[in-house]
Amino acid sequence: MYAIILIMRRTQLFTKTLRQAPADETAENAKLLIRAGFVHKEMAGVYAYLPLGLRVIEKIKTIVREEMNAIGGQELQMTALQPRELFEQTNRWDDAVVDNWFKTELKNGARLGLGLTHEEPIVDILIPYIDSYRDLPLYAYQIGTKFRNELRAKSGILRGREFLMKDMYSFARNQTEHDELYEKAAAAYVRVYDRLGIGDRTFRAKADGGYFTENYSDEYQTLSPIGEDTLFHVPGTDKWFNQEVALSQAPRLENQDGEEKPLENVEGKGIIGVNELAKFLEIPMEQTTKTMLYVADGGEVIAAAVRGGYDINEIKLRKIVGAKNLKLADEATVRKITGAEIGYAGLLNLPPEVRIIVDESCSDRTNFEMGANQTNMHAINVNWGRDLPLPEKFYDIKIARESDLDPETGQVYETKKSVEAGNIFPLESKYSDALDLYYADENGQRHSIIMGCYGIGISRTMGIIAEIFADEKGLVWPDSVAPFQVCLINVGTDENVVKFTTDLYEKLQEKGIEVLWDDRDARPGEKFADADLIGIPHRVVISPKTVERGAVEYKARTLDEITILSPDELLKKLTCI
RNA sequence: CGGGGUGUGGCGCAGUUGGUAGCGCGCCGCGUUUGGGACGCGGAGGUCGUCCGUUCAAGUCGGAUCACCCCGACCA
Repeated sequence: MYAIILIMRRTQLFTKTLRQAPADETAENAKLLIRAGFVHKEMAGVYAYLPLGLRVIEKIKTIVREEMNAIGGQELQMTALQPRELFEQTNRWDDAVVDNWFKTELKNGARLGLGLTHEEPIVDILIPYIDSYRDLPLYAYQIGTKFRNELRAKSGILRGREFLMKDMYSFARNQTEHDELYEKAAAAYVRVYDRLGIGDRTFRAKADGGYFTENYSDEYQTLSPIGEDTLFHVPGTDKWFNQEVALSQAPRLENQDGEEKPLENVEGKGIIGVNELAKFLEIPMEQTTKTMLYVADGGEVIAAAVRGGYDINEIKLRKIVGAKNLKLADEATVRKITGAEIGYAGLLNLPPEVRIIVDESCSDRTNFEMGANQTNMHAINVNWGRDLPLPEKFYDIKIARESDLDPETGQVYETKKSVEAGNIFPLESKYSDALDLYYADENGQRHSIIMGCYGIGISRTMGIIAEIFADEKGLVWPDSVAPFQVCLINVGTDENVVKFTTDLYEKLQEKGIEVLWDDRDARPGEKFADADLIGIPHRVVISPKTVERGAVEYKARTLDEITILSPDELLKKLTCI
C-alpha cells in the first residue's frame, strides 16, 4: 500500500533535530516527537506527520491492516464529508446527542458533518450489496482521518481534534454469529498490541458504550501514568474495568452498632458539599449523605443517595432506573420536590412520587447525616426504619473509588492509570435497523443484522508507544514500528571509512533492511545524540579503528553494551530482527 | 464554557523608570577540529501575535481581539 523507501541518507532528510522542545508542549510524546522531527504542530490538537513520523504511522497501519485482513476484514475508504440525512435517521445529528462534531455546509446551505465516526455510512454503503444470508457475515474496515471537536485537546498526539483511526464494522446474521465475530476481532486486537510491543501492558477492560450503543463496550487500555482513564483491576484475575462501569462495594464502616440517638435538625447556613459539612458537624465524612435529584425520560423524579465521599455514577443509575436519558434536576424542580434550595436535599419526607434509589454504601450506617429538605438545614442522627423506611433493596450507583471491593469476589481493587488504545462495541441492530439494512434467510424471511464496531487509534498508538518507551536520551521505538531499523554512522570523513560505510549501506539495502545513514559531516557526538533522540533501535558505527579491523561496531538503543562484529555477522544479526 | 498563564528571528529566552531590539542554540562563509551535541573569526535573519488608542516617541502604558498552554466544568 505504501511503498516505503528502504534506505535514506540523513542529508536527504529535510527535518533536523531540536535541542529544546517548544515551550507550549508539556506532554512527553509531543516534546520528543517535535524535537526529533517526527511531527509538526499545526494548531492545538492538530499535527502533521513528517517523513520520520509518517514511517512510524505507516508501520502501525501495516500491522493493523495485516491483522484485520487475517480475520477476513475487507478494506475500503469512506468519506470525510458526511450527509446530515443519514445521521438523522439514527438520531445522532442533533448537537445535543453528539456534541463534538465539526459541521460545515455547502454553498447551497446543505449541512454536512466532518467524519467523526462511520457506522451510518458503512451501513448505507452496504445496502445495495446485502440481500441474503449468503452475503453475510462480513467485516469491513478503513483507516482514515477522524475529526472530533474536543473541548480541550491535550497530551500531544494522544488526544487530537484530527487523528488517524482504523475503524472496522462487522455484520452478522444473528447474535451467536456476532459473538464469534466479536471475539475473533478481539483476538486480532491482542495480536496487534503484541506486535506493536505494548501487549504486556494493554488490557481488555469493560466500559460504557457512550453514544455508540446502550450496551457495554470493551476497551483496550494501555497502562501509562499519562492516561486519562482509571482502570479497576481485580488482582490475580483478568477482570479489568473502566472506572465508569466498575462495580463497587464500599468498605464496611466501623462503629455503626451504637445506640440510636434522637433525630435532630442542625442549621448550617450555606454549608454545601460533604467535605465542608463533615467539618462543620464534626462527624466523619462517611456519616454524611449526598442526595442528588434526577429527572428521567418520562419525567419521573429520582432521588439518588450515596455515602459522603462517593459520587453518583449516572451510567449505573440510568441502567437501574431503566431510562435512556437522565438529567440532573434543575433548580426549580429541586425547590418544588424538596421545598429547599439546592444543597439541602435528603430522603426525609419526600413526596411519594419520587423514586428513591440508595447506594449500598449507606446500608450499614446508624446515626448518619442527610439534607433536611429545608434551606440551610441538615438532619443528623438519621436512622433506617425509625426516621425513614429501610429501602427494600440497596443498589450500586456510585463511582468506584480506590480501596473499594469487587462485589463478585470481595477482593479489593487495584487501580491504574491508562490510555485507551482501542475499543470494540457490540452495536446489536441499532444502525442496520434504523437505516433499513436487513437480510433474507433460507426461507425468504427478513431478519435484522447484528453489528459490531472496532476502533484502533493509529496516531494515538504512536503517541502511546513514544510516551511509554522514551528515556532521558529520547525516543525508543520497538523494531516493529521504528522509522528505520538501523542508524548507520560514519565517524570522520576518511576515504576508507566512507568507502566501507557506502559498501555496507548498499549491502543492507540488498538484504531489505531499512537504514538511515547519518552521512553528515558532523562530529560523532552529535550523530550519537541524534540517533538516540530519534530512537532508531540499532546503531552501527564505522570509524578508522573499525575499518582497520574490517569490522563494525554495533549497539542496541536499549542497551549500553557495544559489540564489534564483522560485516557478515552484522548482516546476519540484522536479518533476524 | 469559567479561572489562571504566555505570545519578542526556525527553537529556547532577556529586554530596567516608554527613546525604534539583544543573548544562547540553529543557519551561511573561512579556518582549526572530529568517539557523546567542538572552537575562533566574519555574516544573514525580527514592522516584538493582531488591531485600536495614549504619547514628540510604544516590545514596554490602556483597550479590544486572536492564538497557545495549564486547571476546572453541573456535584445537592
